[in-house]
Amino acid sequence: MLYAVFMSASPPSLPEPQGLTGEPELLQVSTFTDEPCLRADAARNRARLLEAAARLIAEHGAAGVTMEAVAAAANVGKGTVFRRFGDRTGLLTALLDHSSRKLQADFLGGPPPLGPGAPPLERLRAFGVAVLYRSAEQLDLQLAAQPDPARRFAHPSVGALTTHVTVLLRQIEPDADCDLLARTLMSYLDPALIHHLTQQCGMPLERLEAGWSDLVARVTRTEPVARPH
Amino acid sequence: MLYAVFMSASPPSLPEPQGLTGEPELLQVSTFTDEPCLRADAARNRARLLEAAARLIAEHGAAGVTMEAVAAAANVGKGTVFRRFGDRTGLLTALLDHSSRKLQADFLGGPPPLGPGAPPLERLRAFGVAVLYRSAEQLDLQLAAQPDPARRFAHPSVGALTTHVTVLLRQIEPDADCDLLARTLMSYLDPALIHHLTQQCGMPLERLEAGWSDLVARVTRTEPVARPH
DNA sequence: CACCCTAACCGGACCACGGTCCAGTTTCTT
DNA sequence: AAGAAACTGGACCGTGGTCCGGTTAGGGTG
Repeated sequence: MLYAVFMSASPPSLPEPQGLTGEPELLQVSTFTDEPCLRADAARNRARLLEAAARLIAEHGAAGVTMEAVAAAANVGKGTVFRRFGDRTGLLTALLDHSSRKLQADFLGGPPPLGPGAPPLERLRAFGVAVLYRSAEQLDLQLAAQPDPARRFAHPSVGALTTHVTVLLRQIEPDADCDLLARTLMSYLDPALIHHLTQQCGMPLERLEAGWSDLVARVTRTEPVARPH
Repeated sequence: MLYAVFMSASPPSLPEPQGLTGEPELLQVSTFTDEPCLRADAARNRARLLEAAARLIAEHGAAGVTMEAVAAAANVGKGTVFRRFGDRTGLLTALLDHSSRKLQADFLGGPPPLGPGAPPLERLRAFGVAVLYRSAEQLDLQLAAQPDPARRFAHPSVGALTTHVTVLLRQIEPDADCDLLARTLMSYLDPALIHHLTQQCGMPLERLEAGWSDLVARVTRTEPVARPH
């Protein structure tokens, strides 16, 4: 269980300096960068908290991650958890940060078809599949980390993905209202929807995958790719 | 727990009397109907509670609708509120019930283009616009009534609308995976998305409306309707 | 290197709200 | 009239989130 020991959502007065991200430049799109220099004790506590949270998730599922429990498990005061992560959503988001960055790096600078080099349409298809599988893996966490409705779309992580889709769309259908279409496509990848379709409706992931392909084709007004079946 | 048998938000054996809605029969599809006979005192309290809740909303917005406050304002115990409506979501949903029923009646049995009689494609377009404007009117309530992510799509009210879209789609594109496409279309109409686009991104409703039209055209692979501008 | 000063950090008491429970009361039925 | 089912209300609990007096790290200074 490897989690990212850095980054998070930041509550008040967040210094947001150059960033310690050793990644190959992620443009400014890297929505997560946090303060690079925490006081030694703070950094230590932060690491402890993330570790404790991860352990709790492993043991009791995302629902078991209670702020008090995490604080206690990390031998830290409750106030500290909130100071560090802002709120529950922030903590959960921090837990997801690692895979989030990975995905972002992949489609911004990784190998085709996800990364640059492939034609936009193919990249779009690959993108959906990648997000789909990523979400499917961490469904409960992903679900629990979802902020209240009002902030759902404002969340920076969502914003980065949406922007990427918008850019790709713009290359395919320059005359369309790509912002709106991008939102629509992103909605299809909403963890809550994935959860509902797979867990509650019992659809296999393959069907969602095919659905994505089909949706992309329709939205971009391109030919459907030949389906194996 | 395998069925979605009960309605608006009923915890255990929830009677939901004719109440104060004197609507004309909504077929059985009316996902909300509850058993119509509550004990006299219960019915009286229910009405009081709804009234109190509505007043609170008018005064302090949806955020001010606290279960305790509603109970107090209705001169009723807190337990009563929960017994009647199950949970906060249930109460808020009940508040929306009236317009919800109206919408449902309109597209199930009203005049074209919303109701039967018009070609499916036109009905679909009209449907989106109707939902769009309805949501825009009651945005905060609509938002506050949104249940936690896990139940969002399971909610009967959403189910009814989705089914309707599915049926229409099936008449237009019989060979497609209409269930999936319907979900996608419905996502576009999610109150949370509407809120974000209009309030946070400052898009005018007209643009969303045009976006719906365009989206429908693309998804159904039909010609875009001529836009006035 | 020892000291000090301040900003940053810590912890846990405290609050509000959603939700549960159950002893007591009211309504309906026969 | 009397019994059973349904309803009531408020005490109670757990959790997310706030607050603030006390503590500590660590850079500047002599």
